[in-house]
Amino acid sequence: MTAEDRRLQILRVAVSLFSQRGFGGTTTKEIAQAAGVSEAMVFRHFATKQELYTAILDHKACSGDAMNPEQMVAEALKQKDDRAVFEQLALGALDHHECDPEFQRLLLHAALEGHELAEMFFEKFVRRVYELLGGYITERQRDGAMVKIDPSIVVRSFIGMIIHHSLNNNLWDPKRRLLRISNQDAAKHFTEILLNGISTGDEPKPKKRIKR
Amino acid sequence: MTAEDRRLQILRVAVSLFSQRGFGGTTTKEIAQAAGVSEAMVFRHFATKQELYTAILDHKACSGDAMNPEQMVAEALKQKDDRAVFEQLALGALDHHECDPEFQRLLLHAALEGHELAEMFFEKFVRRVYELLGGYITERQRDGAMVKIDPSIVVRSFIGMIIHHSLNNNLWDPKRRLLRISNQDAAKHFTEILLNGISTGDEPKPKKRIKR
DNA sequence: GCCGGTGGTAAGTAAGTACTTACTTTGGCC
DNA sequence: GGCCAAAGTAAGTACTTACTTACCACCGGC
Repeated sequence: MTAEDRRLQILRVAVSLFSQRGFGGTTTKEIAQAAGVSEAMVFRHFATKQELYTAILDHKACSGDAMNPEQMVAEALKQKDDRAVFEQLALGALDHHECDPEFQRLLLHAALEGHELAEMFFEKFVRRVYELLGGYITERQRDGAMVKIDPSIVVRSFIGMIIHHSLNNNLWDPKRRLLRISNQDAAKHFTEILLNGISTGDEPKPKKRIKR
Repeated sequence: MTAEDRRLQILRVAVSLFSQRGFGGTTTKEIAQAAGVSEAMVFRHFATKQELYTAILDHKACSGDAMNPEQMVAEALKQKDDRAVFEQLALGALDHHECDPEFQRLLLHAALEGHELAEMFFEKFVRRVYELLGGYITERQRDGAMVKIDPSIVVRSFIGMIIHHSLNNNLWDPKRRLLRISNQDAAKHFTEILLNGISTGDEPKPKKRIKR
């Protein structure tokens, strides 16, 4: 097996263990065993445990499969299709969290442990979403389509619904005892509640009945 | 110093350390040092580290200072004052999380580590809130005051706004770079957005302008 | 005055921990 | 085949971990 392959394999195995048990809760021996190699191999590819952890976090945070909110809603933004803007963003996030639940756990562990990369993720990604959505809301307020309220509060509300729903699905209630709903429906309902909640009612909007 | 005092003191110190570093990340030696006693004292009062951890979690989860949602909104429920029901609940939760940020961290650590008490908390507390609020929403839907939508989705949206806001304040953005707002205002705005979002518009409501 | 029990500790132990060293296998190339 | 670097390992090292043991100091009651 080539060095690069092994490196990636160790990394993948470690992602899974760190996301389950956190940094302090995972031993280098466990990682080695799970990868089917000796502990020395882990240290050949990553000089320290910390370096392995950091490599994982920035592999996860910066790799190509990370979400790109701007391009995801570019079209809808141009057309000022409020519903599409919010719904696509919500659905994108929910699907992403569903496909890669490890990522959310890893990020939480990192944040709780005070790892700098949690802050980096927040700064680089979360802030961008606030700016993107906040800017759009400000624009729609000027159009008279949304009530005058601090856009950051609206963004926080919406992101809150989404992240908290994912967190429920991945962490608190994976069996979906409290709420079982498809990502599509969740995105639709969150969007519906939010947009009704901040619309002025001045613009015509399809007053579609929410199905129970 | 009496045994009970010492026990409580160790417990308090340990709460702080566990909430900062989690179970695996905190050593019994650190706890002893922080409490100013020898490690042996920790083990006189708590047979194992696990027992200390469990004692902390159920002290936190079951002690008197835990939130009691039912009594908090009993009056508002009776009067069918939607605004008061949601706003008081939100404010109660936000204040609680602000006064005791350790609790949220502890709970997150417990959930990530798969500790049974995280599930217990969820089962005993979160479910109760869903039943309380969900029941109320169902009632108001029958009154024709709220649109027909699965109440669980509404509850999830609202709890999402609140918990995620607290999590931002306590974990992701303690410096409040993205949003600095009082708990009162946050509770008010979250409630406003949610209630507008699900109201039928059939009942007269004070159409107070949200201040920016 | 000395006794027992309570509150406390110093100095362990055995099992891990992250990390290293000295060594063996493997596979491609002449 | 023979050579050599890269891939891999077994068996460490030095230190930390959760947990124990054996022992001390105080203090109210007789």
